[in-house]
Amino acid sequence: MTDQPSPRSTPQTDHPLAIRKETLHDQVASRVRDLIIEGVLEPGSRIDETTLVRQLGVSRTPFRESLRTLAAEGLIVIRPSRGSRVRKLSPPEVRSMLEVLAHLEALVGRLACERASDADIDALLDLHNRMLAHYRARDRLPYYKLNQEFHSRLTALSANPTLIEMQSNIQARLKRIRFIGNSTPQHWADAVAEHEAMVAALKARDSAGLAEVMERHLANTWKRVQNSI
Amino acid sequence: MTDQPSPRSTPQTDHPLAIRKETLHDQVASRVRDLIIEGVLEPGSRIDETTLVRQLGVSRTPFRESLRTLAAEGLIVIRPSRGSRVRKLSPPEVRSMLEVLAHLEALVGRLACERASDADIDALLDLHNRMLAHYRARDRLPYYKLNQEFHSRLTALSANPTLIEMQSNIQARLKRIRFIGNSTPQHWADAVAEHEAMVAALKARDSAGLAEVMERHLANTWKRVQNSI
DNA sequence: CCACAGCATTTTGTATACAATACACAACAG
DNA sequence: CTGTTGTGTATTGTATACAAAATGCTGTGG
Repeated sequence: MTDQPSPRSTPQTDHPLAIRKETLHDQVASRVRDLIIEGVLEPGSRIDETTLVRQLGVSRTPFRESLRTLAAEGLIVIRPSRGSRVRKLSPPEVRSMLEVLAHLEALVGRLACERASDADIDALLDLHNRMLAHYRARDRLPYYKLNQEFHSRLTALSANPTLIEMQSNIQARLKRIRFIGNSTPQHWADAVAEHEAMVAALKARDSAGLAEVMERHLANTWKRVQNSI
Repeated sequence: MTDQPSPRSTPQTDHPLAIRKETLHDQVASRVRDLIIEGVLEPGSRIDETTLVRQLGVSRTPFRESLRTLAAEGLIVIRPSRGSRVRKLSPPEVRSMLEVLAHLEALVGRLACERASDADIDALLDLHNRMLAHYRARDRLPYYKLNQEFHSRLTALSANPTLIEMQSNIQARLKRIRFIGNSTPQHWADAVAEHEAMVAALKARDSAGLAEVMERHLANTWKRVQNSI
């Protein structure tokens, strides 16, 4: 749950078998990002440079650079000379994000139908079946992990890098909230049923249908989460 | 043309009448952003820290911080230990951005119809009429400036901060390209006609219609620009 | 008891110094 | 003559030192 496909500033390399070098900056950014998502750093709380820097064992320079990155990603807010805070989302802000996200998901659905290969679809179907197995066994964590993958794979099928980037940016901002929800048995069942409809629409290349289901799926996720902000 | 509503990392203040303090970092980020948009720093060209830092008269620390911001915004690319370059967009990338942008504009259209007040609409109508005057007089530059404002005001009517942010982010990335296009008399006439249709749809609160027109307007902009990448 | 001014302390912003890495060119071997 | 390795130089990455600002506290006056 720690590592996720967040937007990185440095694409690093094109060649597949090159050793991956990461600057301290990037490592720190990833680390702090995770701390925010996991809730170790709570929304609205101050980010104390001195202590965080000591805990991470780096100097202030790369740390502060990483703060600028996170600020541009919308995860923290920097007020000049007055420190940084973990961004706290107001209900209207969350609503606005979900509104956009739902709309983007609809586009994902449409494009995926148009562009995915049959092999892609079969692979996703396979993944869905594995999720079903976990659902029947009520294995929450493995289901959750596959769920992440399911959505990121589906998004990838849109074959639109900008769409993927925007989508994952919003996801990252919402991730901490989303993590809370999806709790009751009924909600879980609903989510599974929606996934079912999604793969069916994809299989049938029903682009309008898939777009509609995906938008609805997200809207429902919102409802499931709403009370727990 | 230099100052535009780009995504800023630091909202600075909430209180309306507080003196606006900007850190060196933010100033540098804005400045470099403009240099990129204006084309002084060409796509693909290396960003030489030493000379740029000297020209701007700041030290490397705030300068490098600003680079991380611009990287997160997608305007430059940083390869560890190998310097930064102005991001060069490939035609497929531009295409992917416009695909997303068109879809977002459709959402803008729908939400604007639902949420704009009558006064908002009248104000936009007024703006449109002023644009028409400039068009008839063939005053290119004033038209261009009002055009910017027209679109940003229309976007604002969606009353969705996330949507506004995402939209302006993509706009910023494309701005340099867009600046080139919109050249021939025929194209200009088409654009004006599309604006005409937009205000009409808005006035009639025809949300589906406005969404459709806005999507088409952007698609046409793409066509106008296409040959000049 | 409250309000405010002035100082001390903490925290943030910027500059600079040092270290590590990549790059370019030259010398050498095949 | 070509390819490779080594070395010097330029450039980037990180740490630290210093400056500027904000915050909190204490004491004094109302």
